[in-house]
Amino acid sequence: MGTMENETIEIRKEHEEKKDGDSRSEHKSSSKHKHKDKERDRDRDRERKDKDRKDRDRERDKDRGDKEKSHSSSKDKDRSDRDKDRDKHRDKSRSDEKMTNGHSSSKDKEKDRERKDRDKDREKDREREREKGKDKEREKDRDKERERDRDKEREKDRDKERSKDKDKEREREKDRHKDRDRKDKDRHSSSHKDKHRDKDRDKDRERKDKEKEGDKERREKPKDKIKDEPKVEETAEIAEFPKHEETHNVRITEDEDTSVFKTETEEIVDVKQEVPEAEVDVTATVETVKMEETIESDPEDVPLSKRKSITNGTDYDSDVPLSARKKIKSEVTTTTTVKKQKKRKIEDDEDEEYEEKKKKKKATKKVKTEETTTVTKKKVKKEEENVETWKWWEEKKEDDGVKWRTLEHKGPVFAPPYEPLPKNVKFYYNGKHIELTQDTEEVATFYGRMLDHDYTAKEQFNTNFFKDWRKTMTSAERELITDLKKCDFSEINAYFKRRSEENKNRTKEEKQKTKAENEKVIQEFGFCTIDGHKQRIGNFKIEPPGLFRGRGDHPKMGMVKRRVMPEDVIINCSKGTAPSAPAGHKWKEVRSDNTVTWLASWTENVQGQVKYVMLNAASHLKGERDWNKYEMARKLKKMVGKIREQYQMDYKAKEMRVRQRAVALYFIDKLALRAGNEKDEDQADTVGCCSLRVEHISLDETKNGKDFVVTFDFLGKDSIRYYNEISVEKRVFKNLQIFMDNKQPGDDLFDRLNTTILNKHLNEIMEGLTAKVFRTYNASFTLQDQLDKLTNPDDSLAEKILAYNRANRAVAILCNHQRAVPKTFAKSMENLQAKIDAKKETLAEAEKNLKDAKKEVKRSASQASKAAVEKCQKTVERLREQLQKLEVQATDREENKEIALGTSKLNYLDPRISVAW
DNA sequence: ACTGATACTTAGCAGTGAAAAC
DNA sequence: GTTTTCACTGCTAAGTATCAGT
Repeated sequence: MGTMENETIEIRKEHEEKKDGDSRSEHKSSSKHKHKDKERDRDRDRERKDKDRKDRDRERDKDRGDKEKSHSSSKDKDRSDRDKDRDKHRDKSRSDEKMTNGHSSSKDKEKDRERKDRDKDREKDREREREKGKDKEREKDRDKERERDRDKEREKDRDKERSKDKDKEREREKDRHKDRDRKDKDRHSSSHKDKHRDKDRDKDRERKDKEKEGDKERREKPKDKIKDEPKVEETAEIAEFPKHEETHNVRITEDEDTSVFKTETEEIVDVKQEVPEAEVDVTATVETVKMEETIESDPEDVPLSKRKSITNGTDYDSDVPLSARKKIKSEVTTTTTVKKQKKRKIEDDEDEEYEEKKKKKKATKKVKTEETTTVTKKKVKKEEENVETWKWWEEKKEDDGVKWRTLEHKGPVFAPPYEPLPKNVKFYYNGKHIELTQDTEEVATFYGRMLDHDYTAKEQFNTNFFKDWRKTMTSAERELITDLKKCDFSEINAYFKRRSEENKNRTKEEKQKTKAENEKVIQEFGFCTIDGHKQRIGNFKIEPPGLFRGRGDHPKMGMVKRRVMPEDVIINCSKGTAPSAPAGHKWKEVRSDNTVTWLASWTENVQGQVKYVMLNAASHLKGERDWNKYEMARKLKKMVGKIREQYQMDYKAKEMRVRQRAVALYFIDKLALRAGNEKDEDQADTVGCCSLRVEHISLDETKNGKDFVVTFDFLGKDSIRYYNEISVEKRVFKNLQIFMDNKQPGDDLFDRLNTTILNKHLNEIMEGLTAKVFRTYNASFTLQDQLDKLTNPDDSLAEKILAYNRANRAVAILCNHQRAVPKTFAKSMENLQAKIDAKKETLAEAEKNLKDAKKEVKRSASQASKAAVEKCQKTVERLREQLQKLEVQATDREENKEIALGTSKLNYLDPRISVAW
């Protein structure tokens, strides 16, 4: 009875909370978008927000009886609290260095020194890598073998291409060198690292520039070589799967003072990409494509110029009639279809080629393992081919949002049922052994196995967990267990550790066995049949129950994520093909909606979000979308010059919202910021461009020798900190001052802008353009740019790998892809340092020996003593080298510790770029 | 214009297996 | 053979974008 009552109360409470939340967001948005009485509105809104926040805080405090950070507050005190909290959190969960990066100087000096050393070391590094030439040769041989077949076919195209390429290349080269310094500076400074790092970069740059001087000369000569080796491949590869290569042909030249972007588009390169591998006549393709492009861009050109004039006027967003836009749309789609059809032909071999490419990418990375991977890959490939090669690009594409015609699958796999703990694993409360009911125990194990995790040290996590845990308890248990601190999960924790240990120590056969079992499950449930073709499903396993691990300061972290039952799951498939639900259960719903790509969905209980079972990234649906993404980036490349011009004009627009939009667009374009949708209050407080608040930026007329510096400091997606000091155009700076005028730190910087408005605007400039395209575009551009800059055709393979990784890193820095410092980092660093120290010692000893030996020579000048000197000399040299190597390793690791390369590799870097390069 | 719902992409973390180092 | 390192992958949270209903 008690429980019933509790529950009703609970529900009512929730209801009220929800209502509360609704009204809150109403306020928020009303203040955001109605600007007639903006001042008053804002004040009122602020008051309300404050009040809401305070209320909530009070509630929370009561609940928790403890300090808690306030969410987004406009009061300085609150803010500083939050900052403190944030710092605290970060110190724990992320690198200490990161924060100190920006603020502590001693550490930085140290780093400075390290980096200087590193610069020197890099040269050495290269030398060393050259020694690995053997590997390179082996690699070459293999590549040759692979290439030989294709080469014959390409040879024809190549010749034609080459002459064209040369001209282009020459032009490009000129521009490149002209702009490189400026660009370099800009790109680097936009890479959101602190000023100290920038200084280092300057040095680095100086060094690089010097190198480049040399490079230029070298490069000019072996141009033919470029064409002959990597370029050939580039053209060929790119031809059949054109995505990015072109991006690097947009030369963004940025005038340092005014930060004016300019583009010099080189259409021909696009054309080149369209060129299919063999058969098709090159020139013919060139012609057609060019025509297509003019057709394609024409309709966009007209409204753009019109728009430009409108821009300076007033009502602009609504000025372009929907019907007019639709017309454009249809025209564009027709042209693109033509284009696509052409491409489809080209991509005929895409599957194969793609595989090949992947292989190659690996090959460059891992020379030694290449052989094995190739073998396995080939196997995989063969299997796949046996299964099917779906030439989806040859099929007619439905335009009306239909994603499939038939869809069959076996339904998702549910998490295995809970295995109760063995009797000897006990839970203690207040020192006493308590036998928990199964459900309670299950939730206890969720927590118990996380005992070593940072999460369990967080107040929010613990309160949320405990609250939810108590909900699953029986009333008796609830009465007894009232304090989490008195709970002892240590045996549970030890049990799971033991289990994973045992798991690791299994014999090979056992591991093989489980692997085979897993494989079986994948074979059965991991595939679906879509339009008659078998395709891999991405996440066919439904998320198991556990504790919600929100990132950053997520208010819901620690809540219990319920076990999903078939009754929660909606199945989407062709009519009459629904898989049967697990025995004794039934689906929540079976539907047949072919306008969506998901196979099953359920609503998760913590955030109320819908989760989907979708296809694997390699499936055609995903592949096509991915391809479209890069296509959009390519399209943007053509438009970006105009867009830049336009938003630069808009800096001085009369209307505030136009100005805000222009500045926001500038940030998105230049810094690759995310769009910044609005968020609910029950999520971690993070922002993107449009949701930036006044507190997230600071302005300095001059800072570190740069004028008009904007300093960004905010938490972005996944609560990753974004810190960047960047010099902007004067107009942008002045505008920002205006935007910030009369606002509280907690107020929106762009109070008349949101992502919808921005995207609507972008979509008018170019069909399908959204804020995130800029990120893709920027990342691709940077990769190409960096590769161009860093690579030298004469480089050894190892050097090239280094260059590639550096380019990759540049992209990761641009996109602010960070990671927590690996847990083992400190330890492995320590090990390395110990090694370095040991090496130093032996070196010192060897040097001493050398001295002694020299003395000996002076004294006796005997043959033997001379030989001894030589020997000592050699040891010293060798040791020095070794030491240097270790030190380089250390600095490199240090530099890389908080940059996540994987994400950019996965989502922004096209395999073709790597291959082409 | 606002809102909530929906669908899909992007992201970091953790676990794992294999290679490298010892 | 053992330990350490590293890259890969699966998982799932957290974004972006759009749409329909009001």
